[in-house]
Amino acid sequence: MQSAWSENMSLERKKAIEELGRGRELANQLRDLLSKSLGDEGEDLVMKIFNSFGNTLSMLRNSGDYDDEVSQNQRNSINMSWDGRKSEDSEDSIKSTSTQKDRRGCYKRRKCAESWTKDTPALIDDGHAWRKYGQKVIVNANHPRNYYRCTHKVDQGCQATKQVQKIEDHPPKYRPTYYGHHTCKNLPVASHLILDSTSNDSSILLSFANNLTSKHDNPFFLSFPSVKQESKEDHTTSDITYNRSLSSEYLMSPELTLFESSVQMEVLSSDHDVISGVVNSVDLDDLLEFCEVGR
DNA sequence: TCGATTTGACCGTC
DNA sequence: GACGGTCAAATCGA
Repeated sequence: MQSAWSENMSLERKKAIEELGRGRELANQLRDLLSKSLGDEGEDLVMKIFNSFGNTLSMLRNSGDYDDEVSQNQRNSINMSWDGRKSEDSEDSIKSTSTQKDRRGCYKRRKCAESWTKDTPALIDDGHAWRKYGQKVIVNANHPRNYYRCTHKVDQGCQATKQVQKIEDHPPKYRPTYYGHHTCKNLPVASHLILDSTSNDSSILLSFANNLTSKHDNPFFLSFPSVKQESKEDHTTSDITYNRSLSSEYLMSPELTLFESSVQMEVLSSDHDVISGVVNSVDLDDLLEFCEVGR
């Protein structure tokens, strides 16, 4: 059942990738035409369209990684490190219940933990609900490291955890490290995910419109959980930049693979061009290559 | 009252 | 023994 489902998803994704690849090629042709008649302005516009296709293709590509067990090398190639960690927390929970009280700190160090990191200029909301469970001063680090686990660890046994280390003050720079996958079934939220509502100027609105299915029916939206604050630290998401690994994790959950070929993605921001932030980090050669594979 | 955060203690790894 | 990751009691806040 699961394999049939993922096979379906794989076909859908291939179709979507084909369509997007075609659209990107057409945009490329359009760019040539417009650059002659409209100059830079026209070229910029088409480049945005071009980048939008690239970004969506990138997300599809990364979402495929979760479906396919052949993703190890691809993950490495997109700046994620996966080390193959078995669930240690579950072991610990068994231990703690069997050996009674005061087994605090009974754990195994994450030497071979499956993890991925991405430096960010601000603490950004990744759409998951995290609960802080610890803070530790780290030697040779100017700031303490914060430890978070998934809010649904208790009720759903979700083993995802993350650590956030502030590595620079000016400009502020954070290094979140993610461990494990979210196995929790997140609650649905509105189709518009607002990142950082604290600042009008910097608020970023992601809007996904699909003309085949309603927003509420789309598994994409159902995959987003309710968003909670991560901590009381400075949460000014004024300059969000995602790279490929980050965007795949933040925007695409493992179960998030169904993209209709006609899906449209709009990124609305008053001051910031998020799309460009994403696409700048995407190697278009990779995308071209990927399109060829998808054919 | 209940859920989230803080913080000291505990324990495994290096 | 130092360090890092986690636990859980105490505390906070909505």
